[in-house]
Amino acid sequence: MASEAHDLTVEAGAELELVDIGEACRRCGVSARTIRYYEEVGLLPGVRRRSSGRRVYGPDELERLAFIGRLKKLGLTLAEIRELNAVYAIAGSTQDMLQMLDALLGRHLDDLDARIGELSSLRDDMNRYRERVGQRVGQLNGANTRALSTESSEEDLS
Amino acid sequence: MASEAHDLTVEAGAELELVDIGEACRRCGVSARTIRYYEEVGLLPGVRRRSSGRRVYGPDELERLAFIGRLKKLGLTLAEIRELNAVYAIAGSTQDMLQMLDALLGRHLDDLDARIGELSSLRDDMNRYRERVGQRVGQLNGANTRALSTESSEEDLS
DNA sequence: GCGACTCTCACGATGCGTAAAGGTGT
DNA sequence: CACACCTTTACGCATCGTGAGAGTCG
Repeated sequence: MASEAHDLTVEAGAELELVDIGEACRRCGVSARTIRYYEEVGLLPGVRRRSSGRRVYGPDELERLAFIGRLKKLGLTLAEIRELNAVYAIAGSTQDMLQMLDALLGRHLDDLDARIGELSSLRDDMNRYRERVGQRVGQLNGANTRALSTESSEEDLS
Repeated sequence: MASEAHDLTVEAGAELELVDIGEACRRCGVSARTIRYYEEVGLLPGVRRRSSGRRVYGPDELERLAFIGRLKKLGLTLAEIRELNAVYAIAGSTQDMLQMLDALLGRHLDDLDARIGELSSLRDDMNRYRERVGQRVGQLNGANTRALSTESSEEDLS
């Protein structure tokens, strides 16, 4: 249970913890399909296999998966994460990547602020709209039911 | 320029302003492809045509398009918008429908509150993460390049 | 050899973009 | 006739979900 390294097609030189895709899922909080997808699109390169063809993940891959997963949870697209990986790989310089990550996060913060503001105003709009609807329900008169959509179309809800 | 209603295959009874898909785009801020897509998936039903087959949009459709466009910009999925639209479209019933709309808006208000909360906490996560990144950039030391992903993966940000 | 796990296709959903090839309006 | 605008058809992108059918591990 603690050593499956004996079956490895590619020996890494150090028999550190090696898990299969199922364990990787549980540890990194991403689905197996997602993990395979990340590999497929080049976000998780160099995944080793057992002789049977099954994928094997070591600390490096697990760590990278967790990193990707976190950035994704924070709203970064895979394209952006890929960019970071590229800088990370090419420049080899951590500083460049950190500055890039910093800039990326900054942009996302601005986006979030704007979004929160817009959602709040939408909520206010909805509240006002609902108040009018409530009045209408109170009044109750079958006539001119379309007034709802008509009136809402004026300018108020938008 | 003010009356193209003469060519309408379906006369609505009132020759209100009727525009083609291009004008609809400009007025509602959505692409023609998007407008057709909305019709295709049932978000914008009952679009009339000219004898040539070209789509014609009146005030009602334009209004709905703008409404949909706005909600979409705010991050609502088309499925969510469809829910609202269903009620918005019925507009032929009475008290029941108004109460339904009321309930629907209530649910969406809750959704929005939750969404705002999530976005806010997400922003906080980003801020904290960025602060640590900033410190790292300040320190700067070529050694142990992998420190970023390693350390950040510990437990702190997630 | 049972059951859990994994593999590789491969199609589906979402929300459109973007040509391609051709009719319409003026 | 030109030229902008409209039509349908249909494939492409991102991000996986969800089986199908078959092999593998314990």
